[in-house]
Amino acid sequence: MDVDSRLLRSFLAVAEEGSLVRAAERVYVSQPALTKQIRQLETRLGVRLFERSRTGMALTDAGRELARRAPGVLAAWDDALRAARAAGRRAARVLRVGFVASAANEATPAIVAEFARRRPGWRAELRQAAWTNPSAGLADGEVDAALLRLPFPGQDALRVEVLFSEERWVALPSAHRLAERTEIAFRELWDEPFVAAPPETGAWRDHWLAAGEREGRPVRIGAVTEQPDDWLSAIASGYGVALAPASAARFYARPGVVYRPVTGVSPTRVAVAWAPADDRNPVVRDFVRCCLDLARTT
Amino acid sequence: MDVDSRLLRSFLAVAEEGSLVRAAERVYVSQPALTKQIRQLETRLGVRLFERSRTGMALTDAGRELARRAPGVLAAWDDALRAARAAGRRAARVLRVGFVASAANEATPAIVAEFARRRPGWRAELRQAAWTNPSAGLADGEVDAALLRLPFPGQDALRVEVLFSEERWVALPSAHRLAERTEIAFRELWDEPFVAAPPETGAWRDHWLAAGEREGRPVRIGAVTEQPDDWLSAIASGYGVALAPASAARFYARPGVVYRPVTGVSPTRVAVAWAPADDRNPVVRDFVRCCLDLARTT
DNA sequence: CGACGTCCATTCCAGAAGGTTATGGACGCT
DNA sequence: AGCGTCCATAACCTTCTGGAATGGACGTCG
Repeated sequence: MDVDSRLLRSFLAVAEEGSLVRAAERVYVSQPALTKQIRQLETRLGVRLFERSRTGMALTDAGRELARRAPGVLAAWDDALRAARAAGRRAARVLRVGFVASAANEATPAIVAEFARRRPGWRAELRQAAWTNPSAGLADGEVDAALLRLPFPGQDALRVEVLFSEERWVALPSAHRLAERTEIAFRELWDEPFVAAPPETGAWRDHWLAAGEREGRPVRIGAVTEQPDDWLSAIASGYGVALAPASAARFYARPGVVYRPVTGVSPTRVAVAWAPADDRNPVVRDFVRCCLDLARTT
Repeated sequence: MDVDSRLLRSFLAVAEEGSLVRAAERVYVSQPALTKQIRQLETRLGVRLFERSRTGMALTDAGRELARRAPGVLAAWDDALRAARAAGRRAARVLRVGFVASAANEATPAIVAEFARRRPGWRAELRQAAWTNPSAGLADGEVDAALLRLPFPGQDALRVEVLFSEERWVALPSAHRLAERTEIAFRELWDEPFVAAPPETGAWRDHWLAAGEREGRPVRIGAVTEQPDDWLSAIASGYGVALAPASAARFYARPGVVYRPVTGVSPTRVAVAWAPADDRNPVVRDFVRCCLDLARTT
């Protein structure tokens, strides 16, 4: 009996949400698509998995049984795929490193160079991740290590070593009333609309909105963007302002956007992260060591 | 990362056979389809799983890793689906019983009636299985119990209780030279072409060809059939003869086919079988008990 | 009590995916 | 040199799958 793992994931989402509509947006498909998927699963199993009602979808006995076992199956599944991928990279002598835009900035090339020196024959492959994937692919085994900014969702399940701290500045439209100032107090930005990351990035989004440093003032969202380019455009177009690491002034310069130092907001930390399964992996350890060594010297 | 379990099964087939062409016929698809499936799996994983050569497909390190884990994953998968199905049947108070054509014959209705008496509110649902599925669906959890003839492939992984024995007769075209005889020695049939079950039914096929009781004489195959209807037609059309349980004379009577007793060949045994996982399942136990009780009284 | 909101189901359509047959190229075997 | 065995590719067709719009049932709220 062949079943796509997608069906199982959809099933789990519906089981947990108790509703097609909510599950649909959680797994990013339309509600009719989910209706079809669930029905297909039921047809293949020859068993009704949910009781439908206008109040939602309730698991039947059979559904409960499946819901109990499905997570383990999916985990075993992902593990097997992850292991295969890792074996492939080991054979090809490739270390895959994920990073969210603006993570290590100028340090990155140096780290890669140092790694190449320490592990001749190996190659570090860099993969930029979208903001919606704040672990940069570590969580799903897409990469072996990642350079990213703390905090990020899923952080607790990973190993993390902080490399350095960096001040947070603010990116403003150049026509902004504060654009001429050489320094800005964060308090002055409380009521500004902000350009934010998508909501599913959780703590990471809040960090860049400095949600915890507003003394309770609510955040005004002016725009939501998923990538550096959109982010810059949104700011340049005046949809809002945004906090950014100081180095963004160099790496994300663009006409219409100016960066200014901000006081009264904590710095941001850049870290290297890896999966606990790789604690003993000498290549990953070497890479982490490169990061730490270079962070110390800069 | 979503992957259809079919991809994993195909992958395993190729890994075990070491060849696309052979694996293709094992999983009943064309060779190009398999080529595509394997490539798709490799693309999704971002890892090469096989080294291709004109001599076949050899696993890479990554492929070996996946091949090592895949069987467990698939087993967990099937288990979960099986459990869900079973829960559904429990809730609906349905016991699903598989049987291969001609298994229990006249005993079947009595068994079902007796089960209905002993388990009021429950219903036994009968499903006839093709000869190519000699465990009648037990092996893949399609049914909770099965009535079948020993021996059958996969028998060792299941619980089996013999119900009764029955003589094997021979089914002949009515125009056959031996059709007028009242009794036939098996030896006289050694050189006859036989109508056989498909090769993948293994021991079951051999049993009905009495391959072990020919003192080494090879079997001549006159036709291969998958269902009782085809089987009767093949015999009536003179493609060959075939051994059959004595009761087939009553249950599969057809113009052009005659049944005659055969000496010198062992009897066939009918059994009830169930999965070890159901050893403690009271409904399955009751059903087995019904079978045994009725077998004893007849 | 009627308008509205919330569910899930259905319909229709377009695009993607997957299969089959036929064919090609490489290479060993006879 | 011709043939058989493999895997890869091409062309074609069918099926599957997802999205948008819509419908029906039933609460809720003004």
